[in-house]
Amino acid sequence: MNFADKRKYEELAHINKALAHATRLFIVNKLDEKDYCVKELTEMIGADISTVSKHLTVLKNAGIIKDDKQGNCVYYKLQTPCVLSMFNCLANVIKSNQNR
Amino acid sequence: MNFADKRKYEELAHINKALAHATRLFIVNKLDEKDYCVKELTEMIGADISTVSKHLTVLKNAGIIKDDKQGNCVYYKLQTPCVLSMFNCLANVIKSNQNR
DNA sequence: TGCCTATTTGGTCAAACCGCCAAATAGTGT
DNA sequence: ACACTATTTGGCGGTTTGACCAAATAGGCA
Repeated sequence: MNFADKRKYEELAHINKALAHATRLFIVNKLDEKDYCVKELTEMIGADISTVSKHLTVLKNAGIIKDDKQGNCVYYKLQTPCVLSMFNCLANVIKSNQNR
Repeated sequence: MNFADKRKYEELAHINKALAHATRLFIVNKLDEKDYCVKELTEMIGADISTVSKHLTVLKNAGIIKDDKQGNCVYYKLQTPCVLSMFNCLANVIKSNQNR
C-alpha cells in the first residue's frame, strides 16, 4: 500500500469511524427528519448532555453534520444527506448475515 | 430511543466499525478486484500476518467477506459487494469537506 | 449586573482497539 | 513421523474510545 493510498483509506476510515456508534447513527437518522438542537437529541437518547455533545462533535468533524446556532440553542443538520443511502447497503449486509 | 431501535443501530454500527480502519478498507477494495489469500494481502499491506488475519476476522464477523479454504491457503472474497457503493457516498463527504 | 438555560470542555476511569511476538493449528509432501 | 508453509490464536503494552461529573462558556432576559 503506497503513501497516497494509505492517506485515502485513512480519510475514508475517519468518516466510517464517525458512523461506527449506535448513538451517532441514531442522530444521523433523526437529523434526516428535521434539524434538532442538542437538548432535544439528548432527551431522545437518554444520555448525559455532554456525551451527546461530544457525539455531535465527532459527526461534525467528519463533515457529516453541521451546526447552526440560533440564539441560545445550537441546531444540528445533515451536511451530506447521501449518508442515509449507505443505510440501505448496510441493511443488505444484515439481511445477508441473517441468511447464514 | 427504544429497545428495538437500540438493537438496530448497534447492528448497523457493528458493520460500520468493521469498515472503520484503513487497512480493512484497503482489503475490501482489493477483494473487489479478485479473491486473495492472507499471505498475498499481507505482502500488499506490509504488516504482520497475524495482524492482517485479525483484520480479516473482523470483516468476516461483520458479514462483509467470507473465507474459502483451498488446500494450504485461505482465500477471502467479498460477501456483500454493495459495500463498495458506500465508497461513492464517502467520497462525496470528503469532497464536501474540501469545499469548506 | 445577575440569573437562568444551553452547550462545550476538561478530567477520570474502564473497556475496546491495534500492533507485534510467540505459540498453536492445519494442510501438503517426503 | 518429519519438515515446511499458511493461518489463527493468545497475550502483552500502548493508544483510543466512551461514559459520567464538574466546571467553564455563551446567549437571553429582568
